[in-house]
Amino acid sequence: MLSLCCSNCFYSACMQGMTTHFKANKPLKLKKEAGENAPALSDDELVAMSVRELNQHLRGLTKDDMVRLKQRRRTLKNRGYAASCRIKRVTQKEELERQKTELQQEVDKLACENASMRLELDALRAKYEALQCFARTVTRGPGKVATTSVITIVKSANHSPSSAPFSAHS
Amino acid sequence: MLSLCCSNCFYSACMQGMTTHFKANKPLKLKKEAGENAPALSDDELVAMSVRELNQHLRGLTKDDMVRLKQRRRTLKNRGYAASCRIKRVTQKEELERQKTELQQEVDKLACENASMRLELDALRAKYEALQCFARTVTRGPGKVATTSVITIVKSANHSPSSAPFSAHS
DNA sequence: ATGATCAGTAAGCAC
DNA sequence: GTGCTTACTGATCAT
Repeated sequence: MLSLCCSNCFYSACMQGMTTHFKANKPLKLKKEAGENAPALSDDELVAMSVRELNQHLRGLTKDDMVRLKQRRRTLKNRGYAASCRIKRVTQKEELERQKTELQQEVDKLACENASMRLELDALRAKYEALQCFARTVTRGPGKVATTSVITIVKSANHSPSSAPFSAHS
Repeated sequence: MLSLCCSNCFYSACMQGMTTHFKANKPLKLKKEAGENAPALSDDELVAMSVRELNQHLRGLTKDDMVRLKQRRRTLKNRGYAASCRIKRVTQKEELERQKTELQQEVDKLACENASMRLELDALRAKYEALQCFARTVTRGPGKVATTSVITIVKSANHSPSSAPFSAHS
């Protein structure tokens, strides 16, 4: 896995274990005039350099070498851009998968809620109909039905333990 | 956009508009001995060729040229693999987004169902309580409440047009 | 040998 | 000029 040390430095991460490639990290001999003190800029230095700093390092160089150095800088920058582009791609994919999981959980939660509410609704409907039935009986012929038998009817339609269909007068 | 003509041929799609690159599509002179009829295999031909066919084309060639031709074939193959790898990446991302959209729609649908069921449940609870209240009144003192007033009470708790709270005896 | 994937490269686009 | 993205390449791994 790659890990960025800071926003200006994707490169170091990519450069770790860079033993296979050919051009990179070679000091590029012949870059300076003979006898001059050439610190032989490292990739990290070159890529982190501001344009102004770069120009200072460009002073005593051949036109040709100037072009070469600038191109090396561009290449190093590109290497970093490519790395961050890949990281971004992976991050976005992970984000999509995260959101998918989140949505799936919400679906499950809602479906569960839904099912329990449907049960509750059905139970209540049954209770209601039983009560309705009782009410009709009572209003049609008051006193004809004993209280005990009413309770029996209602209880047969009530499967939930909570809240008795309607309390018999105490 | 890329479109594959068949599973064995990703390449033609990638090769369209290949004007920028350097090595590809060059006939590679010096491949055959002087004077021999060299059809100068195109990339498409070379890459689509079976190993047996390839060996036939390898007959009169230098060891060096054999290696070169095989390497060119390998490179062309790799180009195709890279292309299909990119296509796969895009396809998977689109698939993820599709599934996300699908889940979001399901969430919306369930949430909607949920809300309407909650309303229905509340309405039914109100109706039930009203009826319960009436039933208590009736059972406590039969004949004391007129039928007309009962209907009024119940209707005030019923806001849904479907199914009257309970039908007055016809 | 074949296919897939990764990191690096240059081209090309956008700002 | 800077940054991002894409197609291509060789290296590397798995089959």
